[in-house]
Amino acid sequence: MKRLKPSDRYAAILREKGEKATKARIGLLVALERERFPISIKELGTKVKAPDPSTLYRSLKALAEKGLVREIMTDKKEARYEIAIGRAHHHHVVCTSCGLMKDVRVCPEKAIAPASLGFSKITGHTLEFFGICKSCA
Amino acid sequence: MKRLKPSDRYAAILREKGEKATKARIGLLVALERERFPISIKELGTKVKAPDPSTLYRSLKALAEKGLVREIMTDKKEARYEIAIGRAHHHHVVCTSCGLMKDVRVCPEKAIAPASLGFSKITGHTLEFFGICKSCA
DNA sequence: GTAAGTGCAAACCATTTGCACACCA
DNA sequence: TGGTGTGCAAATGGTTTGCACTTAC
Repeated sequence: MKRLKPSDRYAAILREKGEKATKARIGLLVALERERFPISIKELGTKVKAPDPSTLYRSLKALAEKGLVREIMTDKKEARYEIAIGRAHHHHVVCTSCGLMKDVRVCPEKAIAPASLGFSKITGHTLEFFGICKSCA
Repeated sequence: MKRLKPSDRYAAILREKGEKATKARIGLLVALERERFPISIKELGTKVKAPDPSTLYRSLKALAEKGLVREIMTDKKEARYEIAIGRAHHHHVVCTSCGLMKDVRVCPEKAIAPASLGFSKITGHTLEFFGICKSCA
C-alpha cells in the first residue's frame, strides 16, 4: 500500500470495502485513529464534524460489518468503538475506578472445542477484564 | 444444610445473607432454579407471581450483590439472569441462530497478570462465546 | 442520474427512580 | 411498629427509525 495521508488512505480502504468514501466516514476513521482507547458515541460526537448520533450509529455499524471498526461493551450502559484497521485482535482491562483501559493479548478462543459443546462452529466472543489500576489503588 | 423444600431452603439462604425472605424473592429464586439457561427479565416476568419489572430489577440487583444470582449480557439488548447458588463459575456459548446456550468451563482469569498491565488487581471479567449449534448448522 | 449517506425529529425500549402502600422481622 | 420490599407511573437515556435532503460515483 502506497504512502498516503490518512484521509486518502481511509478513502481508499472504504472504496475497497464497497463503502462510499464520504467526508463524514473518513473523518470518523481519522478521529478513531487518534484515540488510544475505545471511545463512546457521545465522546466521538465532540470530535467529529457531523456529530449527529443517528448517523454515527449507522456509520459505525456499517464500518463494523466491514471490519474497519470494532464495537465493545465495557459497561452495559453504552457501546464503545475503536479502529480495527491495522490492529490485531485483542481485549481490554478496564479500571472500574477511573475508566483507564489497557489492551490485553490473552484470548480464550482456541481453548474452546465447539464439537464438544454441540456446536458446529464458534463465530465470535466477547471478553473484558475489570480491575483497579495502580493509580487508583 | 438440612433437607428442606426449595422455598424453605431459599428463605434460609436469604436470611443468612441479610435479605428479607419475602414471598416474591423466594419465588424469584425458585423460578430461576427451574431455568436451564440465563433468562431475560421479560421472560422471568411471565414465570413469577409479581411480574412488576422495576421490582424484578431491584430484586435481582440485590440478589446479585449477595452472590445468589448472576447477571449476564449475552446480547447488548437486554440482561439475562441465572441462579448462582450451588453453581461453579462458568461462561456460555450462545447460538446466534436459535438462542441455545451451553455452559463453558474455560476461563481466562488466571491467564492475566495484573502487574504487567499497570493494574493492582483484577476484580472481574465477562466472557461469552457465540456460534452456531449443530441443530442450526 | 441514482443509490447510498446524512440530519433532524420522533419513536423505541430496557432500565431507573419517586412515592405511597404492603409486608417481614 | 419500623424499616425494607413492592407496585405503579413517570422519567431517563442509549439506540433506532421515518423521511426528506445531499452527496459520491
